[in-house]
Amino acid sequence: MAPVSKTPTPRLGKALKRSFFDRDVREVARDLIGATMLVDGVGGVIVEVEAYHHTEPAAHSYNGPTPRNQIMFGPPGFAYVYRSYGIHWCVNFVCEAAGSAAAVLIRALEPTHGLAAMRRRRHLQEVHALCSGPGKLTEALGITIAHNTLPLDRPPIALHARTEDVEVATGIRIGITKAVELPWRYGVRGSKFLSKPFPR
DNA sequence: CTCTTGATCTTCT
DNA sequence: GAAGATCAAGAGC
Repeated sequence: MAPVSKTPTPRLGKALKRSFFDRDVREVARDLIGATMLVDGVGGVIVEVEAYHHTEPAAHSYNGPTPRNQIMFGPPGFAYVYRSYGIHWCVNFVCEAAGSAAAVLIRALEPTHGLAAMRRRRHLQEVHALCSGPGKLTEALGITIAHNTLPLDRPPIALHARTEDVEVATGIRIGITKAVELPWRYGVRGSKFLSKPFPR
């Protein structure tokens, strides 16, 4: 008898076009939950994101363009990668029309593709911890400053829409000290692959 | 389990 | 000079 997978890998949905990102950053953030993100074929299902917009002070774009955040001020559908705490890389998807300087920070994935590569890069075996944070998932997927400004609908990056409905939880964003009250964190409540749980 | 600390890049004061 | 969209390791409970 053929073995039966306990948690079958979801079928990949339609490839997301750049126009997917050309609308309110909070709508994009919500719709990214359950989508699959791959870099050179390695990645998984997005389970946690946060939205940022230049009109609120937690955003990197709040004080206007700098060399680091310049890509945020351009058209939607491109990657914004920045250095976090001098150590890690974090990846965002630029959203809304040029000038909105809005982006979705990818905070956690459920690993589904290229587990061996992720384990090698992370020097870690436990699947739970491979991509359970914004700095962890970039390391697992091999994302660096070299990926800054890359389009999201061309290799090496691939994004696929979710194929089934998911209930999306919201909450306050993690690790910020300004605009802390905005409920712009989105994710799968109860997922074992989050950077932090969503409180009930 | 929680709390503390070091790692050291980019921006802001 | 200080803070920050973080993480891992170690101490203490």
